[in-house]
Amino acid sequence: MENITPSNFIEQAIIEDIKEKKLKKIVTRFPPEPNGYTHIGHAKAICIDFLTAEKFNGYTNLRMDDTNPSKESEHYVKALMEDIKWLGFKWKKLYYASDYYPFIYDCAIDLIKQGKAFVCDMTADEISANRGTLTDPGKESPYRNRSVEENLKLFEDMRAGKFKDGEKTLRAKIDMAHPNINMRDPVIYRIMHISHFRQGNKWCIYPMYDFAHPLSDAYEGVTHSLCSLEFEDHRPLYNWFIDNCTLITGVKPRQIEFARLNIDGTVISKRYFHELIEKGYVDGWDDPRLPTLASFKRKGYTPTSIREFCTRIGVAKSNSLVQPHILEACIREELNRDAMRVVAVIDPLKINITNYDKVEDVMISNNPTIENSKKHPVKFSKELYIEKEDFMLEPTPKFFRLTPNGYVRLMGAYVIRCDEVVMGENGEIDHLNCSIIPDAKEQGIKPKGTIHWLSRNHSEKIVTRKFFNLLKEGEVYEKGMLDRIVNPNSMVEKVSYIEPFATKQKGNMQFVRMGYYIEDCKLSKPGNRVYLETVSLKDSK
RNA sequence: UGGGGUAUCGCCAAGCGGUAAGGCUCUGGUCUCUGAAUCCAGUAUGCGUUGGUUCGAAUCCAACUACCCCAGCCA
Repeated sequence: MENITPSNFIEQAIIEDIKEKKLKKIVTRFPPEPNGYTHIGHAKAICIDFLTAEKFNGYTNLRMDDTNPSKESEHYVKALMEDIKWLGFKWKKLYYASDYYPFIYDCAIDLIKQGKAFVCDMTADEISANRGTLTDPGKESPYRNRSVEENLKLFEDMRAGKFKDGEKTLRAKIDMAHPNINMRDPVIYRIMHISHFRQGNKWCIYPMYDFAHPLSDAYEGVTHSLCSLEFEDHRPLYNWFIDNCTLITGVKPRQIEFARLNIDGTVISKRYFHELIEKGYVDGWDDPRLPTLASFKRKGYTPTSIREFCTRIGVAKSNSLVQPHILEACIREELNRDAMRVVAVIDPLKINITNYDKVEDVMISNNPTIENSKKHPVKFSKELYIEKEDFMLEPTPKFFRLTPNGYVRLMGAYVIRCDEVVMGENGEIDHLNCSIIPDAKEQGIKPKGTIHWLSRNHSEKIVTRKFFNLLKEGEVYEKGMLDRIVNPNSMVEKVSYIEPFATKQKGNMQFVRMGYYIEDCKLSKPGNRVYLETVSLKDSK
């Protein structure tokens, strides 16, 4: 274990611990509160927790941090577990912080007996008013010097339900003048007459995070408690409990913090997600505009791509804003390598070939990246769809695709020429009449562009939706995605077509490039995935 | 104004006193049945600023500066 090369500061610290404390086993934990779905920020934490333990041949527990019954439910527990499994991680043991309530309660008693905790009668407002400010020290509670016996009795009464919510709290007796506000006699138990989703009405007092977390870590034998940077200020408190609770035996856990994930253009916050969902701005936790794992799953991201992303962004302590194209690069790279190919026309324009009246198979490479990759037959006929954006009535100078009287190569098939643009009644282009140039080579016609196409009578309809990139150029938003989400009309529905050969594969149709996904596809079968390559790579130009 | 952190290419990020890894993006070139992908090449004389120590500093010291977090009976 000593020969492991660290790849980040956490691993470095662990290696030092192994030497100093002579640790035999590394244990980490992933401790979500079951009050929402897993998001990409969790994914980063999950990867750090599991991968770090794995690297040292240790293991990771999953612990539901269910110390606040007012927000939590079994539903989220299930969702969380599913997402972790989906990412491909296996926890050693499943714990609920609420399972430790008796232990945590005993630790509180222990603290009281040592004279290091007291029952306080102040209201939340009073406590807040006496906490002091960032620069000024706080004032000690008038109840701070109650006798051990009185505290014991009062705390017992708290547990017995003799007081109303908020009437009393148990506080750690530390230092009201401490420069770190977390150390100014923090509340460690509060009264809540709320049923807990697992414990029912067994308890009416609940421990605070700051108290429950270090004790849970110690109880489980966690050696390294990895969390995000905003808990740095809590570490002295964490250590205070670890050092002062005499019921703790064995290795003392160490908290190490890392920077949480920020992605440019999106907001990663369960609180916001709840708000957006409640107000109906998004459809639900798997709304494609949300950075939740459920959403990424729906869009066709693979667990490996999410993991790869987490590896690529690294682990450090500096506040960073990761560009979403790193994530996109991960999924694109993977799909480009592994996925089945499909030809799709997302925004169709009809073209008729006037000098052709057959139906024939044209072979299209399954994966052009791989040499000798399988080729699939695609039906070619005189009635085709091409992508609307592959034709320009009045071409710009660098437009290489189809134009009036211009030439273009149809992927895998012929060179054609656009002879006539037929306008519809609404003033828009209805269709194009084109002709095949059978001897293009001989004539020295070398079109600069190649475009994809589908036979109208041999393709099937699918429904796609466009999302993201909905801002008009020049529009500036401070909150990025949050503001984009707020406009429910930003979804644009499109009818598109897909070639059925692809559907002969066991296919769970997924179009993965950020920007499109196939919402509904009657052709889909569970199991595989299909990458609609031809469209995905267009819209960046 | 108190405490805790962070500052290395457009964006992440290695580096731990010996003369700036890598990835994403970008730019050339290559190739091609899409301008994609592939493959090849290129991109910080510089590591927040200013001083100091040293033969030698992104790395050590000092003083500044900027940004982030903290005053829930949330986690």
